[in-house]
Amino acid sequence: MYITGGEFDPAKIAESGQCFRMSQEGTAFRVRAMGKSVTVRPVEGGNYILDCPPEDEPLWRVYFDLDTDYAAFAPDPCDGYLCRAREMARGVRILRQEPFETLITFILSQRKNIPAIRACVEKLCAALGEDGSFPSPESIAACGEAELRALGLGYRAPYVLGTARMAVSGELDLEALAALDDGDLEAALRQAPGVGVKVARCVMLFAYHRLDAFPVDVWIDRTLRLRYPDGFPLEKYPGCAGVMQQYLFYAAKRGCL
DNA sequence: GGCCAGGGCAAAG
DNA sequence: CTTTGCCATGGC
Repeated sequence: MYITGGEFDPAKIAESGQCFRMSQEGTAFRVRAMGKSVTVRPVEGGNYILDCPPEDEPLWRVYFDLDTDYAAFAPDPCDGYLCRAREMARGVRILRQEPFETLITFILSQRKNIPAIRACVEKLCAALGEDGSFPSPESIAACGEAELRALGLGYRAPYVLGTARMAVSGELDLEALAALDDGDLEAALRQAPGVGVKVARCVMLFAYHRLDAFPVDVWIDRTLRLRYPDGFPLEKYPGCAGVMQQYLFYAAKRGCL
């Protein structure tokens, strides 16, 4: 499958901090998700080819959100900083990741940097996943807390365990949550242990594709205090505030505060 | 060794 | 409603 570059840049997506299982292999990138794998390799003219079985193409098209026009997500021209951040982050898209993986991953992301999250997720997959894929709710729920602590989860172990058990019991029906509006979805996710406002909004944005969700982590908080002391103008970006958040996050991580 | 990392939680003000 | 201390672990 051929993908036009510009508004699609796998290198930027890989370092955007929304996914943690996208690895660079030479000039190409490999993504594992949905129990499958795909390779994205650059071709002439800044464009890309997705290497996968033809029957999987629709799946990856959805995963990379390729049918959404990101050029339409334009910042207010008067906001010079946001415009610069957007140019810097051009090519980042909001992925449609699996809810369970996203939920667990962002629970264990708390007080970790991105390389540490990657390492932790890989460890979890190697220990509990089938054939290197992300572990099922059942395989995590079957663990003891000590077993998860041994994987380096630290104090997050009981959170991950409790959340997996809620998913298995049906107390937290991640499929059914897709029908809820943003407010109810956030509240439902927060019923899980280790899930506060920030993690809930990351899951809303990166799994349920709620583009209005605006997670505030330490980097965004820094940006807001420095650049938006009166608060970020969410009202200017109905339906895409989360995309702007991702641009701000990318710029901040690149040292552009 | 000190500091920080895509925070959550319970207790206290 | 907002603040505070604590929670494990690893990298720099």
